Amino acid sequence: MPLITLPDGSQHRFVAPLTGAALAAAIGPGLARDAIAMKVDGVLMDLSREIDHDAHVVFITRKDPEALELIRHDAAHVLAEAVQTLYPGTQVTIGPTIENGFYYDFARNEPFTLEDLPAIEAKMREIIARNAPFVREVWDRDEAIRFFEAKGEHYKAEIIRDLPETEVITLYRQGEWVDLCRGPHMRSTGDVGTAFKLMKVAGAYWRGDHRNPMLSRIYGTAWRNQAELDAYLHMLAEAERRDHRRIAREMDLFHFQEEAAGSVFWHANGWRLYRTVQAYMRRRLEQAGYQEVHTPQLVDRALWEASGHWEKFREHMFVVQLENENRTLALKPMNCPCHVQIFRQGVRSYRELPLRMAEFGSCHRFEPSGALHGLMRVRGFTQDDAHIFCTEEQISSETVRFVELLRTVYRDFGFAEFRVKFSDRPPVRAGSDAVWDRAEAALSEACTLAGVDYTLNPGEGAFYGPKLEFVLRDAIGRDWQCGTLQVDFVLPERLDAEYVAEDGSRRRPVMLHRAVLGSFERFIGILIEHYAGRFPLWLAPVQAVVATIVADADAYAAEVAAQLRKAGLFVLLDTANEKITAKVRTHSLAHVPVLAVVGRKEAENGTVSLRRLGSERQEVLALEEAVRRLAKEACPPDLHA
RNA sequence: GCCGACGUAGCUCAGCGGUAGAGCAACUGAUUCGUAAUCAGUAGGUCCUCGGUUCAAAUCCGAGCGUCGGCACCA
Repeated sequence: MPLITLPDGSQHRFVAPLTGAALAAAIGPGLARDAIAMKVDGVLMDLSREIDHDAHVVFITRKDPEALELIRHDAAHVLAEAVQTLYPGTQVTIGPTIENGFYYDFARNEPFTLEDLPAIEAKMREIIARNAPFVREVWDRDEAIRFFEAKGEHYKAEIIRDLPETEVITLYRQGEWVDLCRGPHMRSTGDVGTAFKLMKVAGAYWRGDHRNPMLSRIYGTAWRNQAELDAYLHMLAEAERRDHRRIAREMDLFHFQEEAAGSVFWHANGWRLYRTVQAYMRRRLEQAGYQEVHTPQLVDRALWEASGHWEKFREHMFVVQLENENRTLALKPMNCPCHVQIFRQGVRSYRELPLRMAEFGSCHRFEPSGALHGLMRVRGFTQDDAHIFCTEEQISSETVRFVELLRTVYRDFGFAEFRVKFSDRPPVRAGSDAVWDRAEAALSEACTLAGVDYTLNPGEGAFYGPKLEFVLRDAIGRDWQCGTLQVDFVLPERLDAEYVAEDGSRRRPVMLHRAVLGSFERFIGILIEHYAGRFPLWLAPVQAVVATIVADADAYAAEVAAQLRKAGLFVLLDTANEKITAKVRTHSLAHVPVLAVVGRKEAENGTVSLRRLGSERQEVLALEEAVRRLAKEACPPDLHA
C-alpha cells in the first residue's frame, strides 16, 4: 500500500504497487501526457518501473533540466540502432551523454565518414517516428554475456564481465533492437523529439587507452526543442567567428607555415600586441618584487640529466647533436634548471629569501603533431615564468602574494572570473609525508587567506610537490587553464641549491614554479577569442585610423595622426582614394577600435569625428580634446593614476 | 602518435581525366565622395611535395608534409 508524496506536499495512498505511468495517469491526463521519467526518492527512473513502497515522487517533463540527459541518452541509443540497421556487422560499445549532446563509439573495420551521417540521421528520424517503447529487462549476468557473444557483440560482453558482481544487468529494447544499458530511459523513441543533429565523426580509443583498438565515434547534439538546437548551432557559429586563427588574418597578427610547424611568425600587428602584453607583465612583476633574468636556450645534456628532465621529459625535447664537438645540447623545455644555476652563483643568505626570479623564457617542446592547434598548442613559446626560492615557512605568504598578482592581472585583461584547482599528493612521489603535509597545508591556508575557493583534484599533483591551477572563463563561457603554482622539493635537492640560514647552517630552499598567463602565445590566443578581436584600446594593435573624406583634408589628417602618435597611440593614416563608407568597412573588418574621420568641416574647425568599432554613433570633438581622451583611454590599467 | 576530412591566385572558394576560373584584395586610370563595398582596366598559379596509372592528371592511385575535427598526450 504505497503512500506517494508529490512535490506539492500532497499525499496519495494506493492499494497496490503501481508504475510511474499509472501514477501519472491517476494524477491527471496532462501529466500522463507530459511525463517522460520520474524521480523516486531522488533516483531517476523509467516511468515503467513499479513503485511498491512509500516514496517521494517527482515527475520529469521536457521542461526539466533532467530531460536533456534523458533525450541525449535515448538519442545515443537511437543512433546505435540506426547504425546497426544500416551497417550490419558493426559492433556497439558505449554511448554516453556529454556536454551539449552525446556520442556513440562503434567498432567497424571501415570508419564512418562525414558522408555517412545524413543517411544515419535520416534513419534515426525514422526510428523516432516509429515511436517504439523502451522496455526494460533484467537479465542473468552469464546469460547476458552469452547473448552478446552470440550476437558478435564482444565489446558489450566485455563490459558486462567488468561490471561488479552486485550490479543488476539490464537490457533495454526499442522495437526489434536491444542494448545493454543501465537506464533510465524515456517512454519511447518518439520522446527524443526532432531537435537533434549528427555533428562529426572521430576516432577514439576503446576505453580511452591508446594501446587499444581505435573505434569510430559519431558525435551528435540534442536539445529539448528546435529553438534550443538553433541557439546551440548559433553559439558554435559565434565560436567559429571568434577563432583566433581567423581573426589573426583579419587583423594581420601572425601566421604559421609548414617549414616551422608549431612556431609562430608574428607580424607587426601581432608583435605589437605581444609587446603590449609583455610590457604590462614586466611592470606588474617589478611591482610585485620579482627580478627579471634571462637564461640560455641551448643547454648541455649534463644539466638536463642532473635536473631529471633527460629521464622524464626526453621525448618532448629538441636535441641538438654537435658535429664538430662531441657534445649534446637541448633546447630548453623549461626554465627552472637554469634559474637554479643563477641561484647557485655565490653563497645565498636566508636574508635574500624569498628570491623571486622571473623570466620571459623562450621554451621549445616537441608536441605530437596531432596536438598542435593555432596559438593554443605550439612547439615554441614563451612563458611568463618565475621561480620563487623560499623557505617552507614562506610558501603560504608567497602563495597569497601570487594569487593577488594573478587576480589583478586577470582583472586587467578583462577576465572577471577564475577558479582554482588544488592537486594534492600523487601515489608515486618524492619527499616525506611530513613535508607533503606541510606543503599542502600551506597552499590550502594560502587559498583561505587569499579568499579563493578551490576544488580538489586528488592525487593529481606533480611527483615533486602539490600544485594550484588557475582556470579563467572567457566571454562565451569557455574555461582556460592559464596560471599555475607548483611547490617543488625535489629540484633544489637535485641541482644542489642551498642557502645559509640564520644559525649558519646550510639549508635547501623550496622552489615555487609559477606562471600567471602560462605562455604568451596561448594567452594572446585566448585574449583574441575572448574579445573576438575587439580589444580594449590599450591592447589594440592598431589603436586608431585617421581616415579622410576628401583629398583636401589630407594635410590636416596627417596633423591629426601626428598628434595622436605624439600622445603614444599607434595610429594609421588612410588617405586612399576611396569613399568614407569603404574606409569604415575596411577598418571595421580589421577590428580597429577608433576611426577618426576628417573631411573639410573637421579641417576647417580643427575637430575630428570619432567613430567606435561596432557603433554608428559619431562624436565630433576638438582635436586636443580627442587626443586627451584617447590617450587616457589607451593607458594600460596599471598606469592609471 | 592514432582515426577521419581537407590542401587550386594574398583571402574565400568553384572546377573533379582533355587549353586553370570567379568574387574580394593588389596594381593603373577615372571619380573627391560625410560614416560597413564608386566605376573601368591590368597583372597574378610548380593546382602542397614526391612517385605511379593514362595518349593525356588540379582531377584517379600510393607515400610524405601541413591544416582542421576528435582521440591519446600535456612531465
